[in-house]
Amino acid sequence: MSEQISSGFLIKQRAFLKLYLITLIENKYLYGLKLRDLLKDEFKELGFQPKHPEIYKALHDLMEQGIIYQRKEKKQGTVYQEVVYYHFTDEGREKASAYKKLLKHELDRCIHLLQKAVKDNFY
Amino acid sequence: MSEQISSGFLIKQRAFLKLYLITLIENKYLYGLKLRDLLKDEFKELGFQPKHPEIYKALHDLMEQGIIYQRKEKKQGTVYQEVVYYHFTDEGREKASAYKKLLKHELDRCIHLLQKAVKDNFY
DNA sequence: AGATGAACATAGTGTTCATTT
DNA sequence: AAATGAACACTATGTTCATCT
Repeated sequence: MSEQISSGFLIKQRAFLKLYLITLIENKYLYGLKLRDLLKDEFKELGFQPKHPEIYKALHDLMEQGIIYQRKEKKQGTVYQEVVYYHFTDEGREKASAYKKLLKHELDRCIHLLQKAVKDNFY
Repeated sequence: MSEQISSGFLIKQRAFLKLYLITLIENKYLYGLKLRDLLKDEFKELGFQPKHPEIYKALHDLMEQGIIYQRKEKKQGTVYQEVVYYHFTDEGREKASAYKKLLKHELDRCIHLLQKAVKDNFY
């Protein structure tokens, strides 16, 4: 059912993106492609360019987990167009914070793994 | 042809293992399954349990890159059995060190990516 | 053209199987 | 049984396509 965060090696891109999307939905009002644009820009210097289907799949995962839901709304700006914005469900914030806690441990584990590799192979 | 180290997100397990295998071949005299045992043990606490086919594929990659070659030798110990040990080719050490330099940058990039995620989502 | 999403293709890795010693 | 490796299967992700505004 619910996807894996990792398989013991490093965190999966999907989980990584879900973490960011939760934080972005908490703090910004953006629809799918704009979320991708923001993330692309954010990671540009680190060479990571998330693709739009991954963003959508991550958002759909968060919906399946009952954390967010989507609402079609008029695009903010000049042209009339309906786009999909995301909002937390009633229990969404709580679930999100549980997920984030999980991810925090996972990120720490991954950082340790990589730092260990630097230590073991270069010093 | 030669495999990718990453796709812009995190380093691939294969590349990660190749780095370790180079270092192990530099410093120890072990055949395939023993290399896996050692790595399994090394990463046990971090929840990473590399599987034997991945180890073999990583070793085969290093051979295709002309860094190492294999030599069947009698297993060190009591029972007579031929196992496969790995040695650096003539240009192997140089190539290995070039590969390691590459991987060092990749590891650093990945660490930054993960540390950024911690910063962006938890502080 | 921009936005959403599905469909399809590929790649990376894991599980199982075959062979030999 | 231990060791090596191939074959096969599955999952994660990327590329392309379809639809709608």
